Amino acid sequence: MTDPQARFEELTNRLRECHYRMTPQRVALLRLLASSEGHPSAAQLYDRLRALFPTTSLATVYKTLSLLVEMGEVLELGFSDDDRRYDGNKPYPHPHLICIRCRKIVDAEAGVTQSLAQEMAQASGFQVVGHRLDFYGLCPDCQGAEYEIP
Amino acid sequence: MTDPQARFEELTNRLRECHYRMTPQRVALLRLLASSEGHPSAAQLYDRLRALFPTTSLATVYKTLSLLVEMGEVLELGFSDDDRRYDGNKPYPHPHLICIRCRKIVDAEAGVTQSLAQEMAQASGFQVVGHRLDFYGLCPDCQGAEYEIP
DNA sequence: GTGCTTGCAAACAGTTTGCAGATAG
DNA sequence: CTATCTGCAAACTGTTTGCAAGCAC
Repeated sequence: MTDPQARFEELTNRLRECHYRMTPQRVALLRLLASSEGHPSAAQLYDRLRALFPTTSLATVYKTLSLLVEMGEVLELGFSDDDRRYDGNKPYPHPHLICIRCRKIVDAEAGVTQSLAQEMAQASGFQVVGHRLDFYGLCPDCQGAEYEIP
Repeated sequence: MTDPQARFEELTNRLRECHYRMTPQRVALLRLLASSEGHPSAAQLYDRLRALFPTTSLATVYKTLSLLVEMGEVLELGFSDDDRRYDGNKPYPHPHLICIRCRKIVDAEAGVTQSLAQEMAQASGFQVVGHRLDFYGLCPDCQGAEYEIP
């Protein structure tokens, strides 16, 4: 992961460049996004935000998140079960390993996908602009336990 | 794609094996799933179903679909924007090419992913049981038109 | 006959929206 | 000072659930 402070400043600058206003709520959310290790949901961000900064609403979190997603500074990961997670550190497509038991999401290393995308594009005639690669399974911590989706 | 008739019988047999009842609504849905070229949504299936078979409810469509998904006979593809599509022909993970303009979804050919999954598993300690690989872009038909998400 | 299945409508969850008041620039 | 942003609550959308009646077996 990049340095949280550096990433925070990067995000701040990007917003300023686009002439968006820096409200305290936004500053707090940017700081959170820049320092979030995992892939938090909107509700999780909201909860953490209220701890530091009590007068914030969930609507504002959503509004700011969709702003950042649209700007390409946050990656949104939607799942089948109404679960959306956000990644403010690596806003470009990259593969994930997702634990089907504890819902942990970790980044995986793989540079293969770029060339794969190119290959796909040629074979299909699509002009590929993005991709998504997720692996589902049991993380090391959950392999001992009985298999059961919580 | 497999022969629709053959796939229909396969689905029917699988349900019977598990001692599920064959109602006319289910037969109609199975027939649709077996012959659907694209990756229809629940609502699309419901609409087509009513055309052939007027007394069907959306709830029944959902109930039967989740049954089939759980049995591993239908693949569910969830997207960020509350869009879920179903594939009754190839219920195992396989890559897709998704047009961001017209929402068309086509299957892509790639056997690479199995070995990639294995590689990921080794590197991360995850026990990988499934995956999802999607490429986003403009399909050949939509490349001429101005880029605009409808 | 038994109990799985259906269809309806109401419930549900996460997200989005409209609007009046607050505030960054 | 002005336009953007916030916070609230209501609206919305797709999906799920509870239940009485219906029907497959």
